[in-house]
Amino acid sequence: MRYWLFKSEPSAWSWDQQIARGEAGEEWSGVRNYQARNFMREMAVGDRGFFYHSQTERAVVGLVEVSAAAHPDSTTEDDRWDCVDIRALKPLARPVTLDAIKADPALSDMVLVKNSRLSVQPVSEAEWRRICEMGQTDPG
DNA sequence: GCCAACGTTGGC
DNA sequence: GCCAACGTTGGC
Repeated sequence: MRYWLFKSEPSAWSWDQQIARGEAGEEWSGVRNYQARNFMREMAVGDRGFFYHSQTERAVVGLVEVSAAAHPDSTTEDDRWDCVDIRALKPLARPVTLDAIKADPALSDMVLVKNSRLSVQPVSEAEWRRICEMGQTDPG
């Protein structure tokens, strides 16, 4: 199993909206960046991910699971763009803020820190465990 | 709201 | 194939 991080502006698509989709999950559509798309193509059903709120909140707020492998993005006719589906697993007991992540030496290599603009990114198993721990949440 | 960082586009 | 111009993202 691999681990990922999905970034969203809460004003565009929030964790609450993601939860509301329930087991059915939702297309992670709208990504128009090759690096992010390529990561989604590497994902397998059952992979885990963090749901991160950018902009106003800047915190990891929940855990998600990949519920469908990469397929054409339904929001465009352009066949270059694929996306996966994800479903919410559970919120973090405590959101882990970007400030907290930056302050932790164990997380200094995170893509979130090094390339803040990448909207879909890989997370190492160590990073996964550490952030779940900081969020006082069972890593699953 | 600003601006730095980055990715993409298009002219040459 | 290079690079300047431009658009977008996201932290601050």
